[in-house]
Amino acid sequence: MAMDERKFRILQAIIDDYILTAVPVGSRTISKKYDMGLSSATIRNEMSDLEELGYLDQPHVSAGRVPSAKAYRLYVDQLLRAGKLRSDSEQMVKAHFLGRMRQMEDVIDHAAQVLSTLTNYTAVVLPPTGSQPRIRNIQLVSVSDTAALVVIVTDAGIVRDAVIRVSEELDSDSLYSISRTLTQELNGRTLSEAVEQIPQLMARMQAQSELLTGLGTVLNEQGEAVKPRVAIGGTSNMLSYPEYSDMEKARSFLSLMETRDRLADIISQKGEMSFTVRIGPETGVPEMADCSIVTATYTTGNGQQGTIGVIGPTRMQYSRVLSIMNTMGQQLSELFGMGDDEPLKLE
Amino acid sequence: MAMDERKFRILQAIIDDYILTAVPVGSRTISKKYDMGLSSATIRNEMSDLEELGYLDQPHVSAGRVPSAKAYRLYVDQLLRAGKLRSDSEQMVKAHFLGRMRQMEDVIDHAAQVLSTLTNYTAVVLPPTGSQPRIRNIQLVSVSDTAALVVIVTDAGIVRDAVIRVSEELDSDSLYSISRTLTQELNGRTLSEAVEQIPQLMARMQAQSELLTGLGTVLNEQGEAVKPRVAIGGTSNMLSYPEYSDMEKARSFLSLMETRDRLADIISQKGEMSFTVRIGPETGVPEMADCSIVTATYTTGNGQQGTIGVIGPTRMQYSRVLSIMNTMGQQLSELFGMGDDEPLKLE
DNA sequence: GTTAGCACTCGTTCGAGGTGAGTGCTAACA
DNA sequence: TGTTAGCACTCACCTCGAACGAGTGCTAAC
Repeated sequence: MAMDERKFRILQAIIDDYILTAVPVGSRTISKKYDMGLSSATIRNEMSDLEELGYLDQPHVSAGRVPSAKAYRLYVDQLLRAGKLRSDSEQMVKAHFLGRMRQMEDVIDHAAQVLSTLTNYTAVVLPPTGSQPRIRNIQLVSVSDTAALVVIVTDAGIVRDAVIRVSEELDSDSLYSISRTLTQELNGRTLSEAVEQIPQLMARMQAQSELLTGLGTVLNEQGEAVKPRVAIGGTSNMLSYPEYSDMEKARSFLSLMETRDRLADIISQKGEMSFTVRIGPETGVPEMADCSIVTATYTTGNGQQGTIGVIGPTRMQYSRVLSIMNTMGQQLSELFGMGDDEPLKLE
Repeated sequence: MAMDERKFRILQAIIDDYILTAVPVGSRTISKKYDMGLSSATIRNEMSDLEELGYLDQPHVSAGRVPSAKAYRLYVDQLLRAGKLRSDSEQMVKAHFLGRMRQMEDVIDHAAQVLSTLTNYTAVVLPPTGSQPRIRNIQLVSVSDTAALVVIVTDAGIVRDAVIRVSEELDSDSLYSISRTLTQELNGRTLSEAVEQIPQLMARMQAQSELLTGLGTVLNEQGEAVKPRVAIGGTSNMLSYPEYSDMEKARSFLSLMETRDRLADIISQKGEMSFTVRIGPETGVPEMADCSIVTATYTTGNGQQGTIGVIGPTRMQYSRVLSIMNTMGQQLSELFGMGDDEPLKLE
């Protein structure tokens, strides 16, 4: 017994219905609501076959059928192959995704919020990351007599700041001149390269050994800190789905959303795929046994890649989500200077 | 009929028990668990009086009594007047609150997380804000041919970045020299003062009018952006309390936590009070009708104030929370250079 | 003023019975 | 040979009523 055209149509109907209602769907529903020209008895036979093939599950004997992860996989693959993403999402995304957003983090935050609002699921957005960022500029700013703020600007547009404390007194002027030297020496280097330079610099600028040691530590930490700041939106959306009416489940999901590092790992997408859809167990995350994660990438002007993700129940509205994410990815790419076709105007 | 010593002790016992169990407490429980040397009947009479006085509520006639907001208010006032905060929290806070935390935002985030872990409630931390920050340094960094990243460093240690796009081509060298000029001219000014300087600068640097216009807009936005980045921890903690076993309630609470701006408004604390406790209706937030909010302030070296807050059910463990927040406030003040007694060592 | 006793209230639990959605199987039909 | 009607069967879910018990208010005695 193999999958034929009719079985596929029935399966599709079941999935559609289940996505809508979250209630196990019975043979009668299919034969009535989706006019297949078949009686419920026939559908029943087919459903029995589909169950045997592993596409349907039955919560208990007198309940309807529920699509399995395998079914969703088939469904999504079909969707992706067809590739005809609904286009009406473009206006929606554009309508929401504009306004004053210059600051990198604001963009990320806002994107997550829009994505969650439009999809009604939980959205996660990772900022662009790529090869080791290169230092553009280092500024030391005096904060108090014995503390300086070091601001590191990289070509990734990512700025990190940290406080260095020293025992000697620091005055603004000398900090300024040190900043100049540092920028000159370290400009164009990656963070880890910069760390290697520290001893040399120390030799040259003896007076500042304490400061430079501090800087070294900061650079090291920043280099290691591969934890990009994830933006999350619509965590509470998840609670509106019956899948999460169980408090314990809801709690564990929410705590997962709170551990941003882990979340970033889960979402961050390697490889070149424009879309990834992980269904249920495929996520590899126990807490997300009945979630699906859809991720997509966007690309910035300097070739760095960021990820956007949507987390929802396995019975997610894949078609809608994929389409929205597609548009959102394009928008982000444009905003970050990739999309050459229509550079976003400021106001 | 007035409140006497015995009534107060009974009320206290009821509150203690309810805080622990979240179950309406009956007369028998009080007479047995808390040896008052009184029979349940006597307690019953007193409880009836306390209800009449507005300190107790009765969910239904055959249930025990529940403390009213008025009762918590009395309880907390008593607690604050006594002022003897438990001191064992100091070690707890210190044990958690150390390690590498140099970056301003990391500190805030970490503080929120520690606070929520220690209290088991939801914690919110607002970064220090104060008088208009003054510009220390402005850096333009080329991002692409027609876009520059502007990084503004202020004495508040707050760094904001934004992208400016122009039609002319921008090369690194000229950006660097522009940065130098800008820093020279705007150093020491507040953001709004800087905006006023823009026309003058434009006159002097004709070539860069487009860039400067962009800068003006950015400065304006940053000046307006009074929305500090709030850090939240332990939102999921709230779900473990029976008060929030109702999904709808949980949802509305969580969405409130997601709208950070509103949350910041709610938490941000004006005035000089070291502690504020708002109980139930006192919060003024409908979604928090049965929450209490405890806030405290901390102070940085340059006199700016930040706020930490804990949100929990009205039957919060006030004593514990107040004590933890007290320590945490001190720690933050020290970390930000206020507490002169023991400047935090780096490693 | 305190306490024992008692009738009363009312939310909670538990089991029985009814209901209905849905299934699998069989036999008849085209 | 595939499709359909019919039917017995299963089982989650709802409802209802009884039993239960925690807790109260009141009264009378100490």
